[in-house]
Amino acid sequence: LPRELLETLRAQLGLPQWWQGASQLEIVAGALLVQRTTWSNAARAVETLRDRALLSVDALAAIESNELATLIRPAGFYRTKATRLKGLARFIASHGGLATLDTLPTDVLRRQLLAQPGVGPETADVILGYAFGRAVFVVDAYARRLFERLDGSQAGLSDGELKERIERGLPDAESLNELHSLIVSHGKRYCRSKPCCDGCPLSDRCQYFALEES
DNA sequence: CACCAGGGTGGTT
DNA sequence: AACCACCATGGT
Repeated sequence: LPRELLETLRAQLGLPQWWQGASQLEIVAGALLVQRTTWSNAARAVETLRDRALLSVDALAAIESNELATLIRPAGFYRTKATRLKGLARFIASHGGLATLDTLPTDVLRRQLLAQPGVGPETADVILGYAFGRAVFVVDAYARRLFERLDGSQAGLSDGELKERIERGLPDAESLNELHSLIVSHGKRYCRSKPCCDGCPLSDRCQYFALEES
């Protein structure tokens, strides 16, 4: 199913344009800043960091948390995110930089990332998939909503089970990356209610299409 | 004005 | 293990 779904989304939506040309560290910072926020708000914070030449591990590890907080304010939860972003930079620095971390196997690196405050399963997988190019599928709110609406056995799976199933059916990093970025970059087009909306791109396969309101 | 957005954390039942 | 409140801004 994952391969087929990728083909369907690719045909309907075309190539996603998401995080193109961003540096490794910019992706790491973006993954943290976008938590529970719109990408447009997170992007403002990222651009500010870029303009101030703060998108280096050493600069982020050294900046005062209060100052960092004011700079990333548009991303929301800015005090929390500031201390966590600085902590993440200090973690990277203490391990000799991103290139050194990249020598670790994916499962080990994932555990290391999850041990950092503010890095949960989704953020860890975004970092693994987009900053380190690992073969990982990111289960986020859009993916969860989409798979809930596809008929078949996916309904009721835990995040971990869904992630494993997708990764088993689509083992290469390129495809997993493309599938997830297609899902999120067009996620707002998918219906959120019963019955499914008329414009739903997957209306022919959506479980909730043509349901009566309950 | 109310509700939402690509989460994570710590506490309570 | 399943809830809950909290963190906070910007858009509709």
